[in-house]
Amino acid sequence: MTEKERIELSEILFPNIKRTKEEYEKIYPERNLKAGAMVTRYGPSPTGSVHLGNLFSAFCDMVYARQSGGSFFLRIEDTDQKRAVAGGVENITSVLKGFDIIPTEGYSFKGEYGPYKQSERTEIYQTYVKDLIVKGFAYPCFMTEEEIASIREEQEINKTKIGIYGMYATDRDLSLEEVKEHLANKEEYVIRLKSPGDPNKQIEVVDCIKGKMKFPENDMDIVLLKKDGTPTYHFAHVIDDHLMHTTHVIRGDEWVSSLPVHIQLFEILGFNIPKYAHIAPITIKDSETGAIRKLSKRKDPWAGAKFYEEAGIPIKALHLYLATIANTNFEEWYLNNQDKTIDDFTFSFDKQAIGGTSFDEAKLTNLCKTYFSRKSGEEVYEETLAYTEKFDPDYNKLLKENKEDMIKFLNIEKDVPRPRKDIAKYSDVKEEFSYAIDEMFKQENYAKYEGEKTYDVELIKDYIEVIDLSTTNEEWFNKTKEFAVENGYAATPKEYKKSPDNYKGHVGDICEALRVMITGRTKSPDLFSIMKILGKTRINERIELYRKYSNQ
RNA sequence: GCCAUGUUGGUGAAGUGGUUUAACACGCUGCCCUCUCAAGGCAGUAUACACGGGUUCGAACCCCGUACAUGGUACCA
Repeated sequence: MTEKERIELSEILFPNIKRTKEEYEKIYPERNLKAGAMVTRYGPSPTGSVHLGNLFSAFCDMVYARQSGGSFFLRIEDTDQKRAVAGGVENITSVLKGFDIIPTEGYSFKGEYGPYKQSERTEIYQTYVKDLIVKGFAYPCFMTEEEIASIREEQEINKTKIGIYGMYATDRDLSLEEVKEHLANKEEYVIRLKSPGDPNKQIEVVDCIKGKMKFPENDMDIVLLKKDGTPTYHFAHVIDDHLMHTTHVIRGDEWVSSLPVHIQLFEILGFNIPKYAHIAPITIKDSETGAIRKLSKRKDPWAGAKFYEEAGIPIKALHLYLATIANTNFEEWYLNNQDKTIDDFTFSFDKQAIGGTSFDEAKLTNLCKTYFSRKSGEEVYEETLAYTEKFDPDYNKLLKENKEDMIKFLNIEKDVPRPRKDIAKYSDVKEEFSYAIDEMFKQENYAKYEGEKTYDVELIKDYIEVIDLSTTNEEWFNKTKEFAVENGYAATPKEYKKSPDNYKGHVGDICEALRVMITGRTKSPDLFSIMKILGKTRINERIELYRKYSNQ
């Protein structure tokens, strides 16, 4: 076809496209950002379900844009109506907000480079395709599904590359008259790329994360516009990321094999090629088969975004985990910088894992504990309050009624370099501090006590008589030792071990008895701190409770 | 089939030619501290660089091959 014929063809195919690509270039001008600022984007399809992997990807988009003073936008990639789920888009934005991964612009946010929904950009894509037809880089293809299937079969038998390219792309050299005939027959068609690539040549791509990669040049006449006139992912990606001036395309590495196509498209269109950063998927070792596979929502509860909120895993702790898999040096940094938060850390692509990252539940739990241990009692209280508001209203009510006490309990042993790590999620608070609220304690009683010993109520009553709750921990413990000795107990476990026959037990036994009576359990944070908070009246009430429980 | 990428101890991983007799973290074990637990300190644990060639004075690091894994190979993203 001559250029003149191609122009005619473009008008026949796209009579309604009046704008030129130059006009669009003006509508989407260069961003006015400082040097080094990264523009990233998260482009979910509107199925609505959000996977940990999606969250991870969006998290990366956010931190890189934020730390460089750039922009991170949300673009809905809904070019395939079959994938649309009612309410899906709303769910995506609400999950993102819930996880505190907030785009700076994009769909349902502000922004100058919209529309940020691909289904609303059809005209733009068609404008560029029209231009490509004029230039001879695109053509209408009338092949039927059956024809393509039989080519595939043939290719499988010949063990060659599968697809529409070279000699298999029979419609790429149709004359204008032939095209008109097809059109006159009302045949359906797609617009394909007329690939100029030579598969015997190699291209080298430098990925920000994976480094150098070599591929054969693309020679596939991939589909640009589907028969309904909407673009394929490949084409939409190239047009949108050019117009929206994305500097860094951060996406899952299922896209690396499409890289030759995307690079080629950018070149044909005369666009600057953005930098690519392909992140490895989050995998897991299957507990049954031992095989490494992608996280699956069906098998792995933590694969779905909803899980974290319901389980009471703090968003910020999840961020910590995402950061440790994003940059391999983050974990050590965080451990060595007690007073710093994620915002103080500088992420870099070359510290990002190349291979698949495995999900490590134990590590997540540990990170959560570390997170909680660095929070003050007040903070833990407020956050737990917010969590229970939604997921445990009964407990929420109790927390509100016992605010002062709760905070005191949550602050026990906080004033040390490395505080206790006994809470991993909000729902643990209820369990770990079951003794903190009188109402709960009276109800549960000693249900949680698993030992078989029965402790001497009278002994402990006498003990409480002599204890002064206004003293220091040290004085208290000395007094406890004194009391132990007076009553035939050894002052230290060591002494007791030396000659167990000389004693009824040791100080620890007295503490244990008291601990069980006032907390209902054999393990707890610092006993004296608990006693101080409870005060003698409540301690005595609980001892009486125990008396009933143990039939004394 | 074809194309691409990956493979370091129980787990997550550092490390891109020479103080690597291979970090660190999690886990686990023991001891210490100690009223219990947590935390902390100390010690230990695992015979860890997929396999086979090559380049080099020297390779976990570079090259080739094999195996395995993952992804792509759609008018899905």
